[in-house]
Amino acid sequence: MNEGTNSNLFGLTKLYKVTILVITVVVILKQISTRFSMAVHILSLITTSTNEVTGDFIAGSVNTNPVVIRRIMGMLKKAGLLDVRPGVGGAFLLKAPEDITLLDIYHAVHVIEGNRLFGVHQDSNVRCQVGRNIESILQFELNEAQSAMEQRLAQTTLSKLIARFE
Amino acid sequence: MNEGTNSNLFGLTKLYKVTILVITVVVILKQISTRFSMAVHILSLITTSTNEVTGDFIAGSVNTNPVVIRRIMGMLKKAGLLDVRPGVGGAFLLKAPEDITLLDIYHAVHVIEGNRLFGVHQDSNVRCQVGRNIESILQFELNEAQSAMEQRLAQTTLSKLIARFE
DNA sequence: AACGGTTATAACTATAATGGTTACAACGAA
DNA sequence: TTCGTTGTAACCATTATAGTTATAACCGTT
Repeated sequence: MNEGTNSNLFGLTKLYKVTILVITVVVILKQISTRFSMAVHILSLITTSTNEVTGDFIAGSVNTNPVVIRRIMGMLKKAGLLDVRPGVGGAFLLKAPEDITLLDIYHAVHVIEGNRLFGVHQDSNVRCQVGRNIESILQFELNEAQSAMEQRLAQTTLSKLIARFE
Repeated sequence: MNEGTNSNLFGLTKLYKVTILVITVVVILKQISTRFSMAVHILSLITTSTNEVTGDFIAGSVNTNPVVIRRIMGMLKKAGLLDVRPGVGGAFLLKAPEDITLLDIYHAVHVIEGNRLFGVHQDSNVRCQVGRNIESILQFELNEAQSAMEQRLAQTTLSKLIARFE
C-alpha cells in the first residue's frame, strides 16, 4: 500500500483519527455443486438462442470462465444431452427440451458420488446389535428420501422451466 | 495491530466509521457427511442400551475415534436431543425416541448449512434472458425437491428405525 | 496452405470440509 | 487424590470445487 499518498484515499484527509470497523461474516454453504445449476443454464441457453452458442458466449451469460463451461459441456456430451461442432463451434441438443428433465441434468454432471446423496459410515462393530443393523436399515430410509427428491426433479423438464422465463 | 500509529491507517479518520462486510460463500459437497449417519447410530445406541453409554463405548460400536463421537454428541446436545453427564459420563435422550425424526437429527448435525441443499451459481448476466431468469426459477424447483426429501426424512422416527433391528 | 475462431484437455492454484488423531484441562464419584 | 470421562484445541492427510493459464487439435474461410 503506497504510504505517503494515502491522504486522499477515498477522498478523505488525515486530519482525523482512524476508526475502521471491519466485520467479516463468513458463510459456509455445504451444498450440491453449482455445476448442476450451471448445466441447467447452459442447456437453457442452447434451447432458447437462435444464434450459434459457443462456450465463450455461454460463459458471458453465466459470468464465469469459458473452461468451466466447456468442462460441464463435456459432461453433458457424455450423457448424450448435447453435441458440439468441433473447430467451427456451436452446441445443439440431442434430445427435445420436452424430454430432458432436471434429473437427467443432475445425473449428467455427477454432482454426487455413486448415486448416493447420503454418505453412510462403514465398518460398524458387528458384535453390537446397533452396529449390525444400522447401515442397511438406515440406508434404506436414506434411499427413500433421496428418491423423493429425485422424483421431484424428474417432474420438471427443460421446456417447462424455460416456459416460465419472462 | 500497531497502536499509536493508527492515525494514518489507510489515511482514514475517526470521523468516518467504515464497515466492510465480507461474505465468503464456499460450495462443497460430494455426499452428505457421514456425521449424519453416525449421529443416528449414536442416538440408536443410547436408546437401546441398558448400560451407561460413554463416548468410548459408542466409538467402539461405530468403529471410529472417540473424539469424532464427542464432536457429534456436542452437536446433538446443542440441538437439545441429548445430554451428557460430565465427569462421570454417560448420555441420555432429552426427547422420547418416538418424537425424534431423522430430519431432526439431520438438522442437528448441520450437514447442510443455510438450509439449502442445492448450490445455485450467482451473478448471471442480467442482459441475457436466461441469465435474468435462471436463478430464481431454478431455485424454486430445487427447493421443491429438497422439501420432498426432508418430508421423507421427517416420516421416520428413531423408535421406528430401532423397531426394525434384528 | 495459412489464418482465425473454436473446442478439448492438462496442469496448476487457493480454499475449505471431512474424518481421524494427539494432547490436555476440567469434571465428579469412589 | 485418583481414575475414568467429557470437552476442546490443534494438527494432519485427503479430497472436491471453481477458476486460471497454456497448448494442441479441429475446421471453414481466405
